[in-house]
Amino acid sequence: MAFFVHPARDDISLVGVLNALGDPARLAIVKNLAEKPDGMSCGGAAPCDGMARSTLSNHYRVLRESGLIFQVKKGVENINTLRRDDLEARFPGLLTQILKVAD
Amino acid sequence: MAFFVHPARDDISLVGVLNALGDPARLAIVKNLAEKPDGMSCGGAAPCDGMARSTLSNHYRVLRESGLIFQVKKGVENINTLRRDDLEARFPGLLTQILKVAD
DNA sequence: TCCAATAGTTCCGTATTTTCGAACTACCGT
DNA sequence: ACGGTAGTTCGAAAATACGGAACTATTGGA
Repeated sequence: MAFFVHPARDDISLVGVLNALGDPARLAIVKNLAEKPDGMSCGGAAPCDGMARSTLSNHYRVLRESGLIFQVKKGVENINTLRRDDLEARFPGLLTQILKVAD
Repeated sequence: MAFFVHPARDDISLVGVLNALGDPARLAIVKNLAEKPDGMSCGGAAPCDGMARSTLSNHYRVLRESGLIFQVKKGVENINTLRRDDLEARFPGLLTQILKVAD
């Protein structure tokens, strides 16, 4: 019943990842997702309320295109999941370290 | 004879650092500086030739304002130095990890 | 001292990117 | 089929980045 909204990209670049995380809203989303291995909906992981839905949608697109997350459609929601293993394989220790200092 | 071009900022933010490094030109500059503890001139650490001087100058400003580097004027040049210790104090292990995966 | 060369910065117009409202699509429950 | 919820796409306005031209500052040489 759940299927990928987009294929998960496999050529993750360091600049892409850093650029994606170099925005307060996206870093907040990733921090939220880091605590939920099973993923969260777009609204659920939102960095704040009051942000336009279209803006939020753009942030999720950047996160997806940078390879930080993947999205599966489940019913009416998109479930976003942090690609910890893929990132660990590509850039060992990087995401862990960033999340650690992001407390 | 060498003096600060600007005061080095002391409130380094994580988003600022990630945003600064999330650009190919600036990441290349930082990688160059990482190998020269005594600093390099703007032109010397340039990521490529052919980039406009004004663009390069803007990149150094972003790096300085994010807290990644400081600049001292020495003769006709600006010497740029990576603020490894300050960054290590603020975000332990972060810069090291990024440089490691940036090989 | 005056001049030319070198290294960067600032200014400013253009180009790209980001933001958000409005309209649209998709899915569920009734 | 209808209404409600979740997100995306479109288009215009606001914000930001790029780069050429002009400017400042310093050095070395005539």
